[in-house]
Amino acid sequence: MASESDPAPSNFIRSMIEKQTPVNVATRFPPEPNGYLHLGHAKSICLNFGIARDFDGWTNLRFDDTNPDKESEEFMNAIKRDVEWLGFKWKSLCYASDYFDDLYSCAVALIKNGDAYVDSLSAEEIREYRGTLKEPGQESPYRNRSAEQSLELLEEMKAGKHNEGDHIVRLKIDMASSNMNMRDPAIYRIKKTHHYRTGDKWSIYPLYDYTHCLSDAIEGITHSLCTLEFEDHRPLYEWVIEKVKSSAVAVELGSPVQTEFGPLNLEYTVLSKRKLIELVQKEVVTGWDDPRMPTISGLRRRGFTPDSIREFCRRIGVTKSSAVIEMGVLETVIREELNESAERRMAVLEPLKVVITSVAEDHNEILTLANHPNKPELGSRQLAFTREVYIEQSDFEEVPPPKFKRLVPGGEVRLRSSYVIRCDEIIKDENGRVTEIHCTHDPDTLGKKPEGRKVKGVIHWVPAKQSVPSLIRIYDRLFNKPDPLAEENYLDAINPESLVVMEHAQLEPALATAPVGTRYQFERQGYFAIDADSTPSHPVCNRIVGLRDTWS
RNA sequence: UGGGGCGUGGCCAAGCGGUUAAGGCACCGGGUUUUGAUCCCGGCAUUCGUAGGUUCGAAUCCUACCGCCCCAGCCA
Repeated sequence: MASESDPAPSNFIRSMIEKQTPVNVATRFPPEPNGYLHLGHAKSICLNFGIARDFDGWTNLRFDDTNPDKESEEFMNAIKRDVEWLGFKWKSLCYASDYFDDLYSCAVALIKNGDAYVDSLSAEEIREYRGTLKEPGQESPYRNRSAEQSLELLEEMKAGKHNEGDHIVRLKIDMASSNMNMRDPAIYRIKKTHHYRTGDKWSIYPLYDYTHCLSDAIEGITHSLCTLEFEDHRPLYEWVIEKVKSSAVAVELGSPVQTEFGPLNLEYTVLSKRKLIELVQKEVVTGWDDPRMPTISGLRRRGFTPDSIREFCRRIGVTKSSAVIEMGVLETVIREELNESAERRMAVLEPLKVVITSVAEDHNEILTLANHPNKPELGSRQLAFTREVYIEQSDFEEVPPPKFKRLVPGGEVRLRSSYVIRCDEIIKDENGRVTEIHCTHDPDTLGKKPEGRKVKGVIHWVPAKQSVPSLIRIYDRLFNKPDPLAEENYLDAINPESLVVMEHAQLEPALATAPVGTRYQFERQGYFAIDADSTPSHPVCNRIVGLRDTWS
């Protein structure tokens, strides 16, 4: 597993900054608190914090909270926790809403300068006047009203004297611009919504294009990194800062430069907040932290580590193209880490009883098992070999397929870290279903190969009477299409088997008291994490990822 | 000819006029193995969207074409 010390791979943003040296680097991670963070945010977080760290700069966490309709304290807290969990420390905790007063002063100055005006067209009319992608728009009849009149209206809007939609503040740029963002963009709208931080103080709220650039400039951000869809907004970003700077307002502004990078896409899932919100609201998943969600909280609950997510971000790179990453990359980073660090245990997901007829009823032979095959320093634990054990139903086949290396009638197999057993007899119920298998063990095979023959397979097992009942959740990809959004309705692509619950799993006794959050490799099956739903007598485990499987 | 961006192996991605075109994931062999895991060793682009051009020399420069993505919220 790559460690923290691995250098971040070169990318176009780092190259750009290297050429600017010596340079101050101040970045920000600016989420809107309207949902939980996902892997796409993790990419941005690693980029922003990583670059600042490597160039001796700093990073602010800023909540872009200008739309009170969708934002909440719950989301804000979840975001803070996730950024911290990922291992990053911000210099200042900032809020766009802390700049509302300054932003208002700037708007007044822009109006006085003739760079903004209050429009009284309806939303629908504004849309019509905007023109189309290929045709220029038309100027609003209110565009040339006096600054005094606009100022008076703005004050009334602020004072709550007008209804939502009655008026709006727009920048006076160019209604014929080929860049739609420059066709007199709106910068303030009337919204009489309670804001989770500013309460009912404001009845007008600034919009993104106006707020973001000024927030960056106020905080002294030098490198404003955002995704590709904002490329067209860059001229506006620069326009606003320049106009406000030349307007003599008493607001200190730096000179941030916006640079765009490609967003993250991951196969078999969706990474759009809008869609994730829908999955939660429609209860397609159990919540933002459902282990199938590509959210940071979902991945955390699933059992992913902060290291693995950072390593994922390091591997996918940063370019100007929209990458579609295969799930295999995510699976590999967590496998690599856990292969090194996770202790091994045995767990039988779907038990089949095996009676070792060659040992006595009360046989209780204590075996010592290594916690890790290649790391003796991780110690060992004990496990009893008893007359009755459970093995995996899938590890026995009466009519085995070709190359089957497990237990078959009359065949031998090794019980992992124990003896070689031979299947002598199959017990079935009235429906012909195998309910029990009778075997004999070869007492001369503990810790050594059997004489004169080779045993093809090794299977995991637990002592029946001492094992711990458990519920194990096997997670798979949330969608069964690589690009769910390409479907008519992406919800039709939900994978009905994204969660399979093994209700009768049996764990080896050492797992009875495993602390919540601990990660193990259940041998031959995959990596699992102890879930918070566990109770002292009944552990609940989530499968993080299966082992690489070149057979099935 | 609205504007803006992107095209290097199945998926990412280095590369910035002279390299045998890095690396990772995936895949395919072979070896080790009491996890069909791990580990090890080997293979995997005569070619960089296409076609021309400049040059002693091009993935890197120029031209044209093709393909894909984004933009007409009082969302961010």
